[in-house]
Amino acid sequence: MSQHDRRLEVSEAAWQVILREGLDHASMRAIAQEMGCTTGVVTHYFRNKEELILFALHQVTARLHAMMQATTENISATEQLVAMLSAFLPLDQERQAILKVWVAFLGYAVGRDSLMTEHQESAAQLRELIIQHLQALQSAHLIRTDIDPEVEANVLLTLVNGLSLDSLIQNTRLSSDQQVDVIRRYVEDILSPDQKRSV
Amino acid sequence: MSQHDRRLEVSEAAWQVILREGLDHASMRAIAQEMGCTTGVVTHYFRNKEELILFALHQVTARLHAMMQATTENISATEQLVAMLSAFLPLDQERQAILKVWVAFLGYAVGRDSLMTEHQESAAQLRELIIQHLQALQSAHLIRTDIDPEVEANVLLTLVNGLSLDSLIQNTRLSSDQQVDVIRRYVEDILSPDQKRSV
DNA sequence: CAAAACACATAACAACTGTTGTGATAACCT
DNA sequence: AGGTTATCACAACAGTTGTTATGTGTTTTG
Repeated sequence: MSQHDRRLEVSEAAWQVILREGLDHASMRAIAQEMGCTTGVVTHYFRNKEELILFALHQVTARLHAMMQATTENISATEQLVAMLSAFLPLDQERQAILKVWVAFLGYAVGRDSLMTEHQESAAQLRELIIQHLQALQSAHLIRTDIDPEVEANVLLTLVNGLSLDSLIQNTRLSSDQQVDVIRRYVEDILSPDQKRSV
Repeated sequence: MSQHDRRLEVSEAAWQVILREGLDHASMRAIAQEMGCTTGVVTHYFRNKEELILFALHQVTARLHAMMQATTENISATEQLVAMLSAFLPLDQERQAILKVWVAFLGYAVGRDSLMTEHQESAAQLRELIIQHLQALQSAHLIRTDIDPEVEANVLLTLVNGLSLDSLIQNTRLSSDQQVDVIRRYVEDILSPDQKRSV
């Protein structure tokens, strides 16, 4: 097993502890115990805790990234966009875990400017993916050409952010289908008229 | 000074530490030092740290509550709703502080079911305020009568949640006016046609 | 096959945590 | 005025934290 894979295992263990007991209980010892090892493993693969935290945080971005780019074959432009944006919605257990860990790290970043900057850069990176996809769809005349991809990407991200947060802090949650429907409805608005009729 | 006021002072100090150094650095000693006192004060007014944390969290709800019910005299139904919802947007320094502390607590609640329940109950409480206001406006025929206040309250909350989060994690923030405009535009959609023309 | 690098376990460290108890001073009440 | 309570300061506690050093097998390498 490569060194990078082992770091992933440590990061994964950290995630589990965070999900089960909270970020502040994710100590070196707790993480090691989660792996069935001692702290020697953790300290061997990470210089210090800050590096571990940063790595675990980057895994959030990485998994969102992977989730967004999961092969979406032979579906309409609408559904491509919906699928991309659905990466952020807590539709299954994996995405719920990502969301919770992300929220934990975001709360942890309050009062820590450098960590908050990491969040911002991560968000900007994922946002760029959506913008590029929108531009591609626009070039292919699959969506309306009179919209600003950057503006629409912001609106769409605001939507998924709001929906995700609601799933955490609202008792009366929207079902998975309802969440996707909200996104789909908005996405259909920015489709080109031709494409819209064919869907 | 009453006992409750003194507890508010401790809570306020806790907020300051959280904003400056993060929630996990908000120890008893740090909070006491922020007040210019020793831990004797903190332990005197709070049984333990859990009670202090819970109190400080409830202050978030209380201040949002107060912000929402701030007297909005002689303005249209649209602006009343916009004003209420603007309580959640980080439009000024106070609301930015509330948002940050809230996010810190939300992240802290990950892995702590009881605390997460507190968040949910708090959110439900504030949501009820909006629903009631929507119903009142509906009874007065100031907004469309063919909408479901509960559904619209959810959508509006999703919107403000998304906008608030974006202000934290996006480099390219929307200006205060832009944020309010987003809300206003949606609120105008649910106005009664008569009211809409007069605005 | 020897030497070096790796992958851990273990233990010790100083710093920090929440909590508790004691005591001193001030306010308040009868 | 005298007793009681409220309001803190201070110190000590046991537990936990990240970090570091050391030791010990196990690979890998030359």
